Amino acid sequence: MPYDPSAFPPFAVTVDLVVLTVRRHALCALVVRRGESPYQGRWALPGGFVRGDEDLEAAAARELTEETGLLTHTPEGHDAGAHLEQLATYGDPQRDPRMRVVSVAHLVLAPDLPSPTAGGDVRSARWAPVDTLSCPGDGLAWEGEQQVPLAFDHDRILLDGVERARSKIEYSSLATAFCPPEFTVGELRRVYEAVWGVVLDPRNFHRKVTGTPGFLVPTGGTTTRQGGRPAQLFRAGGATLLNPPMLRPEV
Amino acid sequence: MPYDPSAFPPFAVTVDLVVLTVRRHALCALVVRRGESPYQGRWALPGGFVRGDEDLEAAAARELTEETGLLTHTPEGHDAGAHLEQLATYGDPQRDPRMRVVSVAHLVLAPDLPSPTAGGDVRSARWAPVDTLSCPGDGLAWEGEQQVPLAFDHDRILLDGVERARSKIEYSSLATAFCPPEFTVGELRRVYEAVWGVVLDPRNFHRKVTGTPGFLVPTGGTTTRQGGRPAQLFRAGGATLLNPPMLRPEV
DNA sequence: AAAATAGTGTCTTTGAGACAGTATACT
DNA sequence: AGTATACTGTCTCAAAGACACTATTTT
Repeated sequence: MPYDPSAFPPFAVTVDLVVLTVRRHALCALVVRRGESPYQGRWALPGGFVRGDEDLEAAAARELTEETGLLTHTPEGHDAGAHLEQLATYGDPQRDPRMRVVSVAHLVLAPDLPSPTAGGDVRSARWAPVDTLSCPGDGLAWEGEQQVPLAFDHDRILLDGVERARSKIEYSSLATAFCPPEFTVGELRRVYEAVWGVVLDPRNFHRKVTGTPGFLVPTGGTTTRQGGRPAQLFRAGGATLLNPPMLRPEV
Repeated sequence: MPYDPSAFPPFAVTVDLVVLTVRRHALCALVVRRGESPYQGRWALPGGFVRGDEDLEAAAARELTEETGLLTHTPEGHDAGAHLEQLATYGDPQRDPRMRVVSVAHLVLAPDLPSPTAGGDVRSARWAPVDTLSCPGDGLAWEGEQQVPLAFDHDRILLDGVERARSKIEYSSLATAFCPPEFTVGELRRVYEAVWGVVLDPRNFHRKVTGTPGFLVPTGGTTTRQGGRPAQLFRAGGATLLNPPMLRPEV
């Protein structure tokens, strides 16, 4: 039972971020171009080392702000900002050729922002539709006309993050994290359609989502930014768990 | 952007295990008594350091075998053995007073075994009903007549593991991981009742569970080990995701 | 007027939950 | 016989999905 704190192997601990948003009816992830070896010039998930006195979630929030300018709200805080939660930890001994690196991946859900990569170089960071970044199973990313895999094991991390987001909007109100503070039922429906890659019946969706207690709170305002008849504006209600859940259509 | 692998703070990486089983109609967790400082003499979750060339899941499986003699099957392997999956990672800078330790917690679901702590000292490892280990919120464990908290942040990890198990048996066939290779519908129902802490209608449960495609496969045999009319024996079917899910009764 | 989006109502089917009743063992 | 467990059937209610219809805007 070698629980001796002075005789431990040397590890580096990083955080990697799966930052998702919905742009032009497509689920997109933030990727940055690597400037250094290994995987120089390849696209990768944003991330970096955890500092010696820093909590894991704080490190993730710091990296997010550094790379996107986005602020986060923890599960309790209800300020404007992105949703941040821990995703999973990846620690294959060979995942970084330089040394043993354990990466604690985090998932960020953000609304579509005017300046998505504020503070960053346009050519070194971009939103990429997730279905162009990885075809399930082969882990390749489109680069011009040819597919290049993401750096490290980031294709796997991205896939896990996307699947987490897809399943979590079923039974939680997290889909509102993809929306601006005030949004319409139609905008929320387009979030579900983009994340799940399906088409939903607008009428049943409307009835379902407005009938789920605590999900949506009307603000009183209306908007015609989508064209057509003016739509009522809502903001996210207090409920975090949806009961009954939104059901993802089969097959 | 200090992504310099030679200038990283020193971390130790451990795995901690939330090992759950159902014994005498109660959900129980494996706890071991600490022999060393800090928290000497207190109950803690089993775990240990990840080796320099070892994958996280391999480290968790190794610790499990060392402390319980249990073998695991990964999601793919269908051998007899316990279910193992990653739970979450805990990295508060103050969680271990000796040094910076990041712990990757894993969840293990095991059937009730004849020798639950084989290979270990009886006084240094035991199955404890989870509701005696922690009352939600205060993180205390019963020790004789007084409650003593688990070591480190293990009360939080245990709570997260229990909640994961409770929610996961809703929409997956994972409840069968608590059962022996062949089991009856009644035994499976008692697993749900113990994990959720509720009473389920035996008739509706039977209809539901036998009607869910891929959940249960009849083996042809019967048993009377529960008394009463002989019950048909089943083993776990190929389905991992249940559709429709088992619904946990409200409130 | 035509097209687009928003919102309501109605019907059918599925499934959850309550519960009556039968079957087969052990004591 | 009495009791315990296993299993089947029936009824009711809630909700999902399909879809007809109305409302209010822009072009």
